[in-house]
Amino acid sequence: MANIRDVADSAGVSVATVSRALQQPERVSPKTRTKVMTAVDLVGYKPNLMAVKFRSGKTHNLVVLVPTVANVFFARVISGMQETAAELGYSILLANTLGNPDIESHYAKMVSTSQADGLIQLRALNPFDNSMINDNGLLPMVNACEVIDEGNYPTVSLDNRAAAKAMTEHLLGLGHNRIAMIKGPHSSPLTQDRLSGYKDALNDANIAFDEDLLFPGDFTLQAGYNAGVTIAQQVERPTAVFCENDETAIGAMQALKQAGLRIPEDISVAGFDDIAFSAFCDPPLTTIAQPAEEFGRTAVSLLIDVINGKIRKAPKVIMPFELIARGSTGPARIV
Amino acid sequence: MANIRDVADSAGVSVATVSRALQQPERVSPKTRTKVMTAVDLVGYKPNLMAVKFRSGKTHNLVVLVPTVANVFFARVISGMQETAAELGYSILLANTLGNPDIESHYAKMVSTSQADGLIQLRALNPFDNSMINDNGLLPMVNACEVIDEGNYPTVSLDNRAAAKAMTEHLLGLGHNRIAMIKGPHSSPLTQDRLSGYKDALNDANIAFDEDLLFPGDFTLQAGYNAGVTIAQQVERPTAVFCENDETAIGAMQALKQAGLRIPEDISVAGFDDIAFSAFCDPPLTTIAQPAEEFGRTAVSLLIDVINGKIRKAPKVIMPFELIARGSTGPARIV
DNA sequence: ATTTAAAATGTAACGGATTACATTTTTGTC
DNA sequence: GACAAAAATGTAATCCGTTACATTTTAAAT
Repeated sequence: MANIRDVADSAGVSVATVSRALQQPERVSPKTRTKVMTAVDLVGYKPNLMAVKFRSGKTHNLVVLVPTVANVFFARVISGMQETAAELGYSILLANTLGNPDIESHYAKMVSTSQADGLIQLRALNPFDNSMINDNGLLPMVNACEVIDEGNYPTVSLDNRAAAKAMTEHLLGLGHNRIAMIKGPHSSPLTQDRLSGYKDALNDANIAFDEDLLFPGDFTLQAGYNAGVTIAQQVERPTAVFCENDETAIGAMQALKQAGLRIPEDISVAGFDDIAFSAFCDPPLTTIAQPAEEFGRTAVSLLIDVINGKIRKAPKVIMPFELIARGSTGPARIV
Repeated sequence: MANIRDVADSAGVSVATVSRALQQPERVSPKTRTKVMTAVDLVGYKPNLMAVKFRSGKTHNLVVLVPTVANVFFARVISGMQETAAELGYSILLANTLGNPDIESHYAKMVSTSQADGLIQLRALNPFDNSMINDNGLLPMVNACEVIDEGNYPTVSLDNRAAAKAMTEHLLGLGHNRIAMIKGPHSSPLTQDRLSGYKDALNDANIAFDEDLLFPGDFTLQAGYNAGVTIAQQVERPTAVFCENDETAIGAMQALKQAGLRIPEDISVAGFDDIAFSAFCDPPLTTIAQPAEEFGRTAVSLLIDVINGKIRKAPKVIMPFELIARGSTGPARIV
């Protein structure tokens, strides 16, 4: 591969002049500029950007830790990240962690080993161990989507508690008073917040919280299906099911329908996220829409501000949500 | 940030010794090794891997061009790529191209500018322009999933023609002889191959190909829905619809059901890809299962072989498919 | 034509780890 | 204890752009 010295030789100028001709064309005479450009073409010069990044100490890479890219919601977030990153001249190093702390830590180390300038977590779990922390004791990091409050890092999140409360109120408003909830994994901060919102709504409506109406899940179709099977068999069957994400809801609907229940006549189902499939299920799913792409865009933009030292106090950005009422929820059946 | 010289000073040895102590511990005396390790901890040394990559000329980065990460099938492929890449010490730079040639070319240039060692395309479109080609005239590249035959690059693909033929035969076997097809975009090689397979099967069954049974699509739910609306209104309505992917099929099913048609009693629907949602729609979708994760794993492993010069002739790997018959296809209705 | 300021260009150091080659130290043998 | 061989360590070049600083050339003003 031709390097800048080959160009300099070919053009009969110094390497400094070549560099200037390429980076700040106004700093060299038009004649020289032409000579250099010709030489660049002649020798087939392509700058070694690895050298540039090494010398500048800026990699313009951002690591994104995502539990699984196979999650449709995360895919939308990542798409938004890509967009803003590309605009601002950054690349995304995508790390599919599968929730595995070893993989997480492996990728997080890319920051401390100068392979990336910063990090975005889509699911904020335990704080990282010291080996990933840099000198100032603070990693250039942004948490998106699922947040731990205590952190000193900028976050982009939804008011999950308020959203869950809104959805629960929607169901209460339809006359439901036995509302099941299919949860996410216990470790997820999301689950805590959404459960709190659910309880808030029940409380406001003077309905006692019933632990037996909670069903385990893990954000997958299969888990939703399994929970749906269980719910269909309940003696005192709930008249509505609030699921922590749309995949869970779609899986649950499948099980409920197979058990012979009509949605929403016999049982209402609500989801969370508004993934594309939700508008195309049968019946279309009532859900909470999140601005997923905007999450990604904001997270990247915040992170780049952090990297450039433009941020003093870690901002906590709360994104808006919207309740989308579709056909999967309806008036409670009068028993 | 502490560098290797700080460690050397702190340990009272030369930088070469520090490097050896870390890279080839058996080459230094146990005493020195201990001294060095202590110094590493003391000064908080983290090797600058950007420097290593710069010097070695190996970035251990792989660029993956994907039209959209929001496509569930691609998400599975990417997941497989991640896995193998991580195992072999490589990172994935994900590029969401949105089919935009400018974005494609921008990311492809990361290889020629030494920011990545190789490239995987998940949708093989036009050949790249010369600016991306390196000295040997051949970019370290692998095509996965959607292939142009003519290329001199290794490819990992499915025998789409055979798979489409198999699905068409499945429908013919159920007594359908008016089988609609919802296609992908015309530019996609996939579309060509799958259409050919469809025609092959019709031909073998002595059924004339009818241009009017082809409906446009673009692999999205919405396009499937739109086509479904059109199909439901046909005077001589087809008794089966073969969709080029599962998203299209799910969208189409929604439209057909809304038009009052029962699936599969009034009309059968088949998809392609076997995404997770397909097992959970109503009715569950008959489709072609592709080993998506394996696609990704194989593509990465091939690419790394190419990078290491372990491949002389570009291999063309054909992955197996499987027809999964579920509830969305059934015997043709006797009219 | 002379002086001065401005523009253009050149020289060389720099970033951080690796490694060929040189040098020193240790080990082993007679 | 002397010497050779092996092991350990050190010195310095290298990868390739960028840029501070030095030098030369050009332009402008008198």
